[in-house]
Amino acid sequence: MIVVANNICIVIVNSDICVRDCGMEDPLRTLPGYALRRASAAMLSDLNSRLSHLGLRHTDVAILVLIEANPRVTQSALGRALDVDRANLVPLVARLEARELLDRSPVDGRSHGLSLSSTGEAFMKQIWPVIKEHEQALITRIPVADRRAFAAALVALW
Amino acid sequence: MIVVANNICIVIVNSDICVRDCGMEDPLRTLPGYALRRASAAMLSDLNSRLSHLGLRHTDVAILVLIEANPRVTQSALGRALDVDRANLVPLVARLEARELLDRSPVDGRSHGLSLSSTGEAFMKQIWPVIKEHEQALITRIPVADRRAFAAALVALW
DNA sequence: TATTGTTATACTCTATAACTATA
DNA sequence: TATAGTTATAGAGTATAACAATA
Repeated sequence: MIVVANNICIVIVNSDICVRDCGMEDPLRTLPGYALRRASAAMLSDLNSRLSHLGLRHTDVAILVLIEANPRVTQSALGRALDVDRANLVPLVARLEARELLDRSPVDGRSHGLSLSSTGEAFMKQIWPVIKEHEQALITRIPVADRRAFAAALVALW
Repeated sequence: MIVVANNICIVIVNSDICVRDCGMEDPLRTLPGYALRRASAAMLSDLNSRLSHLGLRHTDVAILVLIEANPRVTQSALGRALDVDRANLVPLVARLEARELLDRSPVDGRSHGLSLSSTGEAFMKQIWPVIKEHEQALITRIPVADRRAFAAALVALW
């Protein structure tokens, strides 16, 4: 973004360059950290909208994707991969299990391995297209020349 | 990030290239949208840590920065600039006012203009260095060659 | 002793609806 | 009729502490 005058900025929206009046003096627009937050919030909101008709949210999808790729993964391992405390994972997993998308099978005396049920596996066929559409919409907004660097920068921060 | 083998990725951390085992098969690492979320969460957590000794959080700082740049801004205008519903702004502003960082002055019969109190202005001298350190830490993590494109991409998504 | 799953709790943030007063 | 501030509420996400069972 380029700040042209006090309140006027040039922004890129859907590959179009447009001028936007942010309504006030906005020093936050000069801070990459704040831009990161707003970009993330905007994309999260986009993903949640796209998922709403499936009765899911972005957190559910992250869990399901990881379980799909790692059958019989334990809840603790899941939490570590997602950077979600295992205590906070309990209600999320329980809800997916209540919807019969997950199966639990004992790994040892204290852990259960989580896998997709057949319902869950079938459901992933509806979920993946939504994820792909969301990611595609995200990528499409970014100028082609900037995409590689964008991905590299995100990983560096992650 | 480059996925080398099943669980092994090459990541850039503090300008160093290192190999990391993500502990499991992780398709989420191939999704820029998920990387955006994790990068944002990591940076938000960094900023909150840096602010904790001031008894502030990132939301408080965004509000204070905007008010500093726009004395006598109304709460509604603030909400629009921050993309926070004006209803949700009430407790945030009230808390800052209770700490005597803000002054309210009537604009018309229904709106109050928000400004920094003298205490608030003095406090900004402690806050800005923290913001700058956080932003600097963020920028420093990103390879120099990728920084411009990163900023452009964020604005395109915002 | 350390780890897993769990319960409980508290706080932050977001999303809505509705009400009053004012423009 | 639209806007500003407010109240209330519900849900999502995050952060801790603690406990029982198991490794």
